[in-house]
Amino acid sequence: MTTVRRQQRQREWEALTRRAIEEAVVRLLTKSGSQGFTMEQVAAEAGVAKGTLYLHFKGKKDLLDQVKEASLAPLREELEAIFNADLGPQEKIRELVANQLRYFDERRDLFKVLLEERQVAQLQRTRQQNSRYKYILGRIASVVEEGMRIGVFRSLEAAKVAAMLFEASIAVIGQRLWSDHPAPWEEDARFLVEVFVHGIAARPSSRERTT
Amino acid sequence: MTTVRRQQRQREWEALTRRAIEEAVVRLLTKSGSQGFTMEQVAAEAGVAKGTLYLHFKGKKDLLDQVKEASLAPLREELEAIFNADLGPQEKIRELVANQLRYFDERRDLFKVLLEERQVAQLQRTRQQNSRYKYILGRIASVVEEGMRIGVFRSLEAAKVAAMLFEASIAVIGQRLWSDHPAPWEEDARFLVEVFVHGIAARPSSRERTT
Amino acid sequence: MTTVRRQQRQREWEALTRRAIEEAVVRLLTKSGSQGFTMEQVAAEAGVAKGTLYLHFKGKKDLLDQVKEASLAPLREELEAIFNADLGPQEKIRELVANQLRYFDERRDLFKVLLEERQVAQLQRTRQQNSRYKYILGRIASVVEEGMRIGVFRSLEAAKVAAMLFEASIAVIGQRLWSDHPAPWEEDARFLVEVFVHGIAARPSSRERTT
Amino acid sequence: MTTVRRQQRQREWEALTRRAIEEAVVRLLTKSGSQGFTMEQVAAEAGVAKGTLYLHFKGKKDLLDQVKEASLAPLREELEAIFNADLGPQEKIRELVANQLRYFDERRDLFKVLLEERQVAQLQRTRQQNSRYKYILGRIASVVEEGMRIGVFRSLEAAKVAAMLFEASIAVIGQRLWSDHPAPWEEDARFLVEVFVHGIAARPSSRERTT
DNA sequence: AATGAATGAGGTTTCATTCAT
DNA sequence: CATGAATGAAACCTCATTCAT
Repeated sequence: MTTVRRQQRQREWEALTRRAIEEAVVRLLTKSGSQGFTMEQVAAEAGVAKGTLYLHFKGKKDLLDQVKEASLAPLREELEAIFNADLGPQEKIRELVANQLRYFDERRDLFKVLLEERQVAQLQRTRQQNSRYKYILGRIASVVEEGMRIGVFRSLEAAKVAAMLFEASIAVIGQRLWSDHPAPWEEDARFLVEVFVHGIAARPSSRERTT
Repeated sequence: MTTVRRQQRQREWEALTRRAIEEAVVRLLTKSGSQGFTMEQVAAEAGVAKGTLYLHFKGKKDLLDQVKEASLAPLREELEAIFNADLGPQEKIRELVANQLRYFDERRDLFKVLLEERQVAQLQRTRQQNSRYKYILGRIASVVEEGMRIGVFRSLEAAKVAAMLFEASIAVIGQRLWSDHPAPWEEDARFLVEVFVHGIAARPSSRERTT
Repeated sequence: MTTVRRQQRQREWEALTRRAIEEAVVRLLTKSGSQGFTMEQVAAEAGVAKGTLYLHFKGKKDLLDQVKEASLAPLREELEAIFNADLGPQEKIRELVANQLRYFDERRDLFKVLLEERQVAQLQRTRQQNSRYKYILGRIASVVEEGMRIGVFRSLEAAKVAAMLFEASIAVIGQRLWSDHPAPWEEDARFLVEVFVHGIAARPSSRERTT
Repeated sequence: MTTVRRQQRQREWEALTRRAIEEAVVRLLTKSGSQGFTMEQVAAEAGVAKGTLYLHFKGKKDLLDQVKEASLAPLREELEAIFNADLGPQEKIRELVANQLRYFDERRDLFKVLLEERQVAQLQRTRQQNSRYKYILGRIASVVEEGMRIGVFRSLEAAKVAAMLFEASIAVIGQRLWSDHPAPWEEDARFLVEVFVHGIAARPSSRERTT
C-alpha cells in the first residue's frame, strides 16, 4: 500500500521534472532564436544538472522530439474531437482549419521556431512514413469522401485533396507566423476554406474547364 | 590593355573557382544526406584548400546561401518570363505552377535536402523581409488582380490569394519530393490549379455561401 | 539471545548480499568483455539498487579488489596445503605449478579478463609491497632452500629462483589463456617444471658453464 | 623543386610535432601515475591545442598505441640485429635476454607504467594474433632449433621453449621494474639464462626424470 | 537497511576560421 | 593568390558517488 503510494508520488515527480525540462527547452527555443540550444543551457534553464537531462531523455535528439511531440499533442486531440463530432463535411473542414490556425497562433513563439526549421514537418512525416501524419491525412480524406458521397463535394482524388488542404493550412500558418501583423486567425481560416471550397474563379460565368 | 585582359582573365578564373566550390557543395548535399557538410569536405570535393574557400565566400553560411541562391536563379528567370509573357491570368497561373513543379522535379535530390531543412523557405523569406519572395508574391498578386479586372476571377484579396497559391505549390512540391513514386508533375500541377481555381465544392448545386 | 540470533542472521544476510554482488561483477567481467563495468550494471545484474553497493563496498575500486581477492582465495588455500604437505621439494614444485595451471584453467573466462588487465598482478603486488605476494614467494623460496639443503637443487639464490619460477608460471598461464587451443594443463605443467629443473641444455655433454 | 623542398620541410615539421606529442604522453605517463592521461593534459604538456592532437592521431587510443609502438621499436631493431648476428644459439639467447633487460632498465619509468597495465603485452599480442609477437617467438624458436640441430640443446618443443623463455624474460623484467632496488641487469640476465639453460637441479646426481 | 534520482566534474571529439608561409 | 596546420570554443555524453526518503 505504502509502496504503491510512493511509486505513485515518484511517477508524478518524474513527470514534473520532465515537464520542467521540456518547458526549459521551449523557453530557450523561443528566446534565444532557433538555431540550437545546448544541453548545458537546458540544464541551467531548468535548474537541474546536466546529467539529470540524460536520466529523462536519451539524448538531445530525443529531448527535442519529445518537446515537439508534446507541443502538438493537444492539437491532435482537438482535431480528433472534430473528426468524431457530429458535423457535416464542410463544417468539419472549416473547424479543422480554424482550429489549426488558432492553435498555432496561441503558441506563436514556439512554432515560429519549430516551423522555421521544418521541425514540425519532420515530426509529422519523419522518413516519409510517419504514421501520425498518415493518420491525419487519412482522416481528412475520409471527411472529403463523405462530402463526395453526400454530394457536397465533387468527385476528386480524396487523398490528394486531403494532402493539399493540410499542406495549404501549414503554409498559411507559416505565413502568419512570419508576418508581423497577421490578420485574425478567424479571417484567414475563412478565407482559406472559401478558396479551397469554391475556388477563385468567377462563379456563374466561368463554366470553362481548366486544361 | 594587357592589364584589362589580365583582369578579365582573373575574373573568369574567380568565377570558375566559385562555381567549382558551389557544385562541390551541391554534390555533398545530395550525396551524404543533408545534415551538414563540413568546410573540409567541401574543400576536398572541390579540389582546393580549405583556406581558399574563405577567399571566395565569407563563411559557411554565406557559401550555403550562395548555393541556394544559385540553385533557384534559373527558376526565377523562367517565372519572370512567364510573368512577362502574353498570356491570360488563368494560363499564367497554370504555367507558373507547372513550371515550379517541373523545376523541382528536375533537381529532386538537391531540393529534397534544401526543402527538408526549410532552407529554401529561409532563403525566400529570411527575416520576414526577403525582397525576392515579396517580389514574386507581388507579381503573382498582379496576375490575380488582372484576372479580377477582366472578370475571370472573383473579387478576393489578391495578396492573400497569391501567398496561398505560392505556398500551396511549395507544399505540393514537398509532398512530391518526399513521396517515392510521385505522380507526373503535369498531373499534380493540373490538379492543384483545378482545385485552386474551381474549388472542391460540387458546382451547380453548391450555391450556399461558406459563411 | 534473540539479539544474538538476529545479529547472526543479519551477518549471514550481509554475507549473502556481498556474494551476490561479487558474482554479478564476475558475470559482467566474463560476459561483456573486460573494459570496465559500471556500478549501474553491477546493481542491475545483482538485483539491488545502486546505493546498496556502497553499503557493502567502499567504492568501485574496493569492489573490484574484493572480487579479485575472492577469486584467488581458493587457490591460495590449495597452495598453502601443498606447502604444508609431506612432499619432497621437487614434488612440491611440481604440485605447485600444476595446481596453478589447473586452477586458472578452471576459471578461464574470468582470469582471461583479470590477467589481461594485469589485475591479478596488481592484486598480488600492489604498491610493490603486497604482503600476500611476498608471502608466497617466501614459501616457494623455502621449498627451494630445502631442495638445496638436501642436495637435489644446486646452490642458487633461492629468492630469485622462487620469483622466476612463480613469474614463469604466470607467464605460461597467460600464454594458455590467450591461445585458443591450449595443450592440456598437465602437459604444460610438466614441461614447465622439466625445463625449470633440468634446463634446455643437452645434458651429458654440456659441461661448459654459461659464463 | 621548391615544392619538393617545401614538402620535405613540412614532413619534417609534422614528424617533429608528432614526436613532441608522443613525448608529452610519455612524460605524463611516467609522471602522474598510469591510470589515464587526458587529451587536455597531453595538449597542455605538448604545448599545442587540443584540436592539434587530432590532426596527428586518430584519437586517444591511436595516440597511446603509437606511443607504445614507438617505445618498443628500438628494442625490436636491436633484437633483430642479434637474430642476424653471427653467434651460436647459446650466445644469441644470452644476448637477447641481456638486451631486453637492459632496454627496459633504460626506460624504467615508462615501462613500469605500460607493463603495469599490460599495455606492452597488449601491444604484443592484441587479439591473440599480433604478428609482431608471433614473429619474435618464431625467431627465438629458430634459434632454439638451431641449438638442437647442433646438439647444444636437447630435443624439446621449440615453440614452447621459445614462448616460455620470452615470457619468463618479461616476467623478470616486471619483477625488476617493481622492485625498488633491482640487481644490475647483467646479473639477472645471467641468472635467467643460467637457470633456463641448465636448470636448478643439482647436476651430476639428478639423473632421475621429472614426471 | 535499501533505494534510485540527482549530481557535476570530467572526458573525447568536431569543425569553422585564421594566418604564417 | 593559395595553402593547410593550428586553433580553441563548444558540444555531447558518462558514470562514480551522494543523500533524502
